[in-house]
Amino acid sequence: MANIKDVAKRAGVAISTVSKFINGGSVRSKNAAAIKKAIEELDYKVNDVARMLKTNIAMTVGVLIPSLDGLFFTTIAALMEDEFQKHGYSIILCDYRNDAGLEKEKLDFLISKRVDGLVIVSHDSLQYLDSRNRQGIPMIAIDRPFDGVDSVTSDSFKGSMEAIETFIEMGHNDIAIICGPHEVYTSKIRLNGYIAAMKNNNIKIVDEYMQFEDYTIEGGYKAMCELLKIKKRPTAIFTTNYELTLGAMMAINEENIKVLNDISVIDIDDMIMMKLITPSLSVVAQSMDKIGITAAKLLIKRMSGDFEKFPQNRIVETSFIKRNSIKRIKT
Amino acid sequence: MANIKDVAKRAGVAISTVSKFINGGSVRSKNAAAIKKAIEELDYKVNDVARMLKTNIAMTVGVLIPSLDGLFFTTIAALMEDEFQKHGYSIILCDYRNDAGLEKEKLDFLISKRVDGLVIVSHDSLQYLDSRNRQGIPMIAIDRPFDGVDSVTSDSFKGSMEAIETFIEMGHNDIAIICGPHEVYTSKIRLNGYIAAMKNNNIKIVDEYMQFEDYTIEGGYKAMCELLKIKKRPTAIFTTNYELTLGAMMAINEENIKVLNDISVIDIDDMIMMKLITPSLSVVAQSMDKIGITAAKLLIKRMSGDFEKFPQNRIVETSFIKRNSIKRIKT
DNA sequence: CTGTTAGCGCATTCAA
DNA sequence: TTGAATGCGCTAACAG
Repeated sequence: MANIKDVAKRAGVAISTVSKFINGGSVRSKNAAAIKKAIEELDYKVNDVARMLKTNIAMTVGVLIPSLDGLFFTTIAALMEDEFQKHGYSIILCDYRNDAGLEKEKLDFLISKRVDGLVIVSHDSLQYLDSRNRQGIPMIAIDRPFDGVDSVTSDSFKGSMEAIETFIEMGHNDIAIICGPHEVYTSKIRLNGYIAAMKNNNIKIVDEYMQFEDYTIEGGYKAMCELLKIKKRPTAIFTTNYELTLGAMMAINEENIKVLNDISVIDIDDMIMMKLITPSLSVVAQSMDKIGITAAKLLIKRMSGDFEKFPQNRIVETSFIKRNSIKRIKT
Repeated sequence: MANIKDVAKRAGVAISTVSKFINGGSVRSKNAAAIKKAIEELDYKVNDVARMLKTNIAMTVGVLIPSLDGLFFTTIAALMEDEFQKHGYSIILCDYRNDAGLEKEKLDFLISKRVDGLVIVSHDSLQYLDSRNRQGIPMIAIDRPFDGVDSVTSDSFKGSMEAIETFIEMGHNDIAIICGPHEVYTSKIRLNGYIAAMKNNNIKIVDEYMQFEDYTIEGGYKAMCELLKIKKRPTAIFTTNYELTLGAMMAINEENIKVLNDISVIDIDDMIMMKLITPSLSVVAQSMDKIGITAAKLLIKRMSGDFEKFPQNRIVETSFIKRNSIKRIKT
């Protein structure tokens, strides 16, 4: 492959002139034309590796998410990528398959690639990074806040309360929740929202009504199967993630029961399917756009050296969207 | 951050000795100990960028898939990653959101990262790469074969035929197929398998029984809704991808009809959900392991300079797994 | 086995 | 504005 030297020779100028041309400096128009021509003829591409070695800037950010199975994170990753791209940054996307060991490995991989910034949805790698003195790489936590690190999270505690209170207003008392794994932050906070709303309304909390599964379709299916086995079936279900909801819907539909008529449902995360199915699902919508773009912008700021008000913990409001999956019942 | 020079100084040896030590050369044990100590004390990490500039080897392969939404490809990507890792390679995963323009961009990004090899699930970037003279980067096509490029694909033509013939043996004549987009290779080939089986058995092919949608949950849902509207409803459905199947199941379940009793179903791709739901689904299983590992191994071979029998087009057999979603009907 | 040295391709000083 | 020269951190001769 042609290098800058070849271009310089062909254009009859010095290497430094070509370099300046490439990087937008001012060059005599005659030289500019010659360089442009040479670049085209040689199909010259800047060698980013060499440039990176020299400048120590990769124009790349690493994005680390728990798993590629979760639509919420992959969607946010895609949104962030758009935003980064506008500012000239590319992203390297990694997942760690919900495995803490792998998480650290991937983090080291990203660091070894000398990324300029890091976006992380972490179980515990933030502490790991911290212990490694954070390598001076700006980073931002998504979905789960951490001490001493910029973060962008949803107010899903409030969102969950809102969902449960909607059920209660509609006359429901037997309200179940399908949560993610016990140890995950969002799982805990959503459960807390549920508990708070129940307590505020003096409704007894039933252990069997709280199910914990992985944030997967299978998890939602299993959890709902459990709930349907209970003698006193819940009349309302709060499913706290897209995949859990899909699985739960499949389990419901297999029984001779119907959403709305027999059971009311509210889901967290407003994906296309939620509007498409019958009845359309009421949701606590997390603003994936806002989360992604807020995080990207803040990280870009940090990467440019601006550490004003560090660390920031941005909280994005959720919004309740009422559709056709909640039935008023008699009390 | 410390560099190799710092380590050499601290260990009291030459840079080249440190380099040799790092790269597994033989070094006087006393020096080895000193170097090791210095590396630890300085928390020295090799600068991969510099190494890459020098050696022109990134020990990284780029993996480009259509979308992060598709479980089939993300699963294969994960499997390949395991295999690559065993050989010291890391992967950079990119998706192009089913957008041809983005596909080329991402490809250029991967190339600009100077990856050593490329795994591609492509609409048309292979031609693009070809037109750019393939930059000399070894690459392998997954899922969709291409001229002049190594590839690993499933024999889903045969798999589809097998599925349809199973339906026919069970007495079905009104068999529908839910395909992916018209232009996608796998979509075409699976449709061809369907058509071949129908023709072989002298069954008339009904246009309305062939639905084409994106390979998404929404697509499957829509397609199935269409099929259920037909006056003469099909008695059997062949859904040709995991997401299409999920969406179709949701649509079925919303109606007052039941898989097995009212409608028989066979799906392509054997994911966990297929066994979990009731009734469990019969599937044409693509061996994701075999595809991923075969592709990874072949690419590793190419990256090591071995171009024996180039190009190879490996075809992986599918296997039919009969479960409880097919009912024998009277003819 | 060890040390000296020359680049890998580029950006950037500093003179001109 | 331009060009010659330096060095980013590392590997790989080569000579000792």
